[in-house]
Amino acid sequence: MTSFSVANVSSSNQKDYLDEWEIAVIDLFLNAANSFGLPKSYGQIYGLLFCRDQSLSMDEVMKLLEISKGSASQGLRALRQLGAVSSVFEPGERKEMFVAEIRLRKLVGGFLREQADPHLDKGVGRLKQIESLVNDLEDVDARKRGVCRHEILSGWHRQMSRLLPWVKMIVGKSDRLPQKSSD
Amino acid sequence: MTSFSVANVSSSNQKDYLDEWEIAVIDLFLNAANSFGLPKSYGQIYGLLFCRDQSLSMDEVMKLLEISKGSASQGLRALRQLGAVSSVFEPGERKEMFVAEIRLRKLVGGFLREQADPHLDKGVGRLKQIESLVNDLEDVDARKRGVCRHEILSGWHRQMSRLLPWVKMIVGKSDRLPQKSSD
DNA sequence: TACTTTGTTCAAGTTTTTTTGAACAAAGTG
DNA sequence: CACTTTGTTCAAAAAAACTTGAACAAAGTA
Repeated sequence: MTSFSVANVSSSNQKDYLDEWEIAVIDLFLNAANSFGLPKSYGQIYGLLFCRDQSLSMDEVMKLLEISKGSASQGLRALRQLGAVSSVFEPGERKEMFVAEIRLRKLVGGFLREQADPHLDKGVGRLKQIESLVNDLEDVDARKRGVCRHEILSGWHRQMSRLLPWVKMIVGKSDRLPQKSSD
Repeated sequence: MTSFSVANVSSSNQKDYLDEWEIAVIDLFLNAANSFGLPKSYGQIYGLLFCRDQSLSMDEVMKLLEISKGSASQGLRALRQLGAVSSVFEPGERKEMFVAEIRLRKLVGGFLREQADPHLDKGVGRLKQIESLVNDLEDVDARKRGVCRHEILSGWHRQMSRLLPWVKMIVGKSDRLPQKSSD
């Protein structure tokens, strides 16, 4: 033997199986994704990357989680869009490699930006539409009721808008936690 | 005529159709329910009750929204469980009548209590399970990585637990908005 | 008791969402 | 250029979520 102990030159030198605890973590994120209204596979992918110190390729994600190419491709894209994973190009690797973002502040921020903010924006338009429909009402009492409801909804909208910045603040505090185990 | 202007003695004396603005509001809540992970019909039901000054029976909800008995029954039950609607027994009415809770603080509080808190509670168990699996690891480096991940997750859990009370606080502030239009 | 009204349950049907995998595009390599 | 590797797309299949309505239970009435 010319070079000892260097198995698997072809594939990247990573574990090609999941530890039991990793399966548990992946399952945890699977459930979390579900309750945030995201596909299970997004949670699985994030969970896997979260567990690993080293970046993984799409191919490794597919094989470790036993999911299809389509799911892996779409899941990684969406997670990157959310800021939950980022891709890196390892030197001498042709594949795109992925790592999980583990700063809660970033995760929450990305989620709010992609999910909550668009809803609030759409809300503005909807409220305007309701307002104009209400103003078209002939009957005075009916209009009074409509105006009242529109005002309530506008108030809620305002409060929600005020809440989001606070959430980002509060979650951001004391993000100082153990970093990667190696490095 | 012995008594003037008292039509519809049999059914409760309510509008039996939806105004255009009410349809828009119902649609708004339909979409909102969706993005909170609740069935569309829950949003529709809440939206309808939100629009009305007077309490509605399950039967009226079914007819106005053109949804089935099953949906109406389950939706109203779930919304009451969430604290988003409450039932009242109008004097001389055998049916149970429903009204919407319009205080945002109550709505948010109920939602967090029913949806977020249970998740956080389950999280405690999951974290313990992960911790014990990690501690079973033989390899020192592998264990170090597992411990690190468990610590990160515990930190996130703690932060989320701290966040919820703040959300309830912030949303509660200045809930002083127009109440019912009549009364 | 027999009848009516009101409300619940749940298996089956419908709709929506998610996943799959084969075809395709893009880019590196010899 | 021909060939390989890597990644995307999207129509169809599978899975999950939601809704329906008929059967049932509970409670009031005559």
